[in-house]
Amino acid sequence: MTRQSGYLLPTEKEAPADAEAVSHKLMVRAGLVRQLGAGMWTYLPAGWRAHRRVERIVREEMDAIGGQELLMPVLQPAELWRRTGRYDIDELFKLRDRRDADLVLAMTHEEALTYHVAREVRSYRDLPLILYHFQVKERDEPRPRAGVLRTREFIMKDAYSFDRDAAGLDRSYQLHVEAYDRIFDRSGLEWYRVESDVGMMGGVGAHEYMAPCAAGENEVALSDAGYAANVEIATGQAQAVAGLPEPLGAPEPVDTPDARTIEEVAGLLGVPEGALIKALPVIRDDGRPLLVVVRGDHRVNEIKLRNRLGAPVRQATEEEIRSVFAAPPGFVGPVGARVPVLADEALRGLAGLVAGANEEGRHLRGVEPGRDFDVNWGDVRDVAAGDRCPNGGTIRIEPAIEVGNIFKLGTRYSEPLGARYLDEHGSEHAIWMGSYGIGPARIVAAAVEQTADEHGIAWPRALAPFDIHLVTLGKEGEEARTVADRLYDDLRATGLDVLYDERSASAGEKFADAELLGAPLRLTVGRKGIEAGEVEAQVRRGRERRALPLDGAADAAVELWRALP
RNA sequence: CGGGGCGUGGCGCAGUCUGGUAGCGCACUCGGCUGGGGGCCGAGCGGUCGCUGGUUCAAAUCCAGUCGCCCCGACCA
Repeated sequence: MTRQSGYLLPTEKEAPADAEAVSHKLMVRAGLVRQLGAGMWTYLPAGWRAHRRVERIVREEMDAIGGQELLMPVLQPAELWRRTGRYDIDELFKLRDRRDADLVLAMTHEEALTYHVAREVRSYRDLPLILYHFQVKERDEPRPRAGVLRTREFIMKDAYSFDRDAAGLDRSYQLHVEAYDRIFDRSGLEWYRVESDVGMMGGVGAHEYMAPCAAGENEVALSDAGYAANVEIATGQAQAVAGLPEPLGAPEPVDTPDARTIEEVAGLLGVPEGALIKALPVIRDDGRPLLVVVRGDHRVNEIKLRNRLGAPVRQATEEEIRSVFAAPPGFVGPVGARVPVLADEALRGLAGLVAGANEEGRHLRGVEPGRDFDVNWGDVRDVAAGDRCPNGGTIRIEPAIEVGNIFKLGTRYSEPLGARYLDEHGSEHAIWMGSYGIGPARIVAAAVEQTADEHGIAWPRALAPFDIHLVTLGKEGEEARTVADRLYDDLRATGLDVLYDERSASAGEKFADAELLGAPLRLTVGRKGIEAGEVEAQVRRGRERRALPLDGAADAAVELWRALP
């Protein structure tokens, strides 16, 4: 029974003043969610319906690859997290119970499940396994934002695979790739599976599923040649610099008083920014200094840099630049540098460049990497739109929201938690693991972002809180009401989820609310239609209307609904 | 963590500079009209002005502290 007069669906004409993202505004306005605090959101009945529709798709596809659903606690002993070295993560909520025991609120469940598997799995005969659950995650986010897109508490479907070896993990991983592809197809989202950084999850490979939308926090590099990667790790061949200065036989000093930034120096010397060498003084994990240089129009990519070096780095302080790098900030350059130089590949083969002279108010021109300074090479820059992708296509960059991720963990968690098994020869091995997450709330929000128009949400059929929004314009006792009542019963008998708007509101109000909430199909029963022997159907996407015969309206509506995206 | 902004009825806002009985629109309630695109008329309900303290005859307004929320950046296992 979903009669709107008694259903908690508090729609608003105006969005909260502090809402920025489209999904944030619309999900609040449509009465799907309400905020309880920073990064804390309540799902109202209609919003929860959409969430559960995602869950259902995910559950079906996880079960289809042999996943077994279970449930683990959010509240966990700190000890587990100490063992895997993750207790010190800032985002991990920590608390104490009345006996002063250290506890955490889980932000993910590798520790808990690996703990159990370590105890229950002893033999190669017990493997492989895919286990998953839908559970609340708690993360002490530095900055929750954009409604339900980045929250401190959210539900995640997290799955974990356990295999005998790397080959088994590859198989489990591939199963998840296929399941996830189906999940996002069925959800009706536009999505990309992109190569991603493994981060501190450790392990040997990772992909993210990205749904492009304006509110996205990530950037993905895409090309028509099928390339898709998070810009965090994307690689490409740089575009050539137009208007490079003539090469010189040797570097030549040039006065550049007060010109410290790339823009200032390029402007002063009348050369393109790409003719400059941008120098980033950094300090490695072990305290060793390093000068990273990229082309002036490029940006250093800290993740690629970290991966190239095998350890994180931080920017040097001004004081360190003066003392360790022996150069005034703003005029640091690789020629004559006292520290090792790591140069980005895009600088290879270039000549006639401009670099800091390590002297106040002075740069060098005619600089040539390799000739004028020793280098180690590495791909350590952000790709830029227009670069050539590894498949030969042209890269474009789009904002996107991460709706799922899959990681090959290897033995990152099984080793510290002692998850081992005996093989058929009686020798012991660590279990090979993978972990696979999906955020249903993000799928919901991404669908809103991707489908919304100026009237509201236009759900993909698979995620809509209601399949059909039936609107009657008749009051109690009028024919338009009794006919609509009958149609409501007929529609429900087909098994579809129908929201029946029998409120005593004006037609305009009901239509506006229906388009805001965004069910794929709206049916309107009014006096005019009845006189013509018709029910009006409006397809939400495109808002096109057509007449259905009053007789057999339910069947006609279902048929129409089935053809919708 | 750095920068910026905001807390006044359910929502959106004015009032704060220059202290003097708290207002507007929407929503809500009641009555009437209207009845295919957020309609009209009338009458109402609803606010410790985030909180605490201070200054003052008097504080939404000035001062101090504190809590909360948003945006940009950093971060995001």
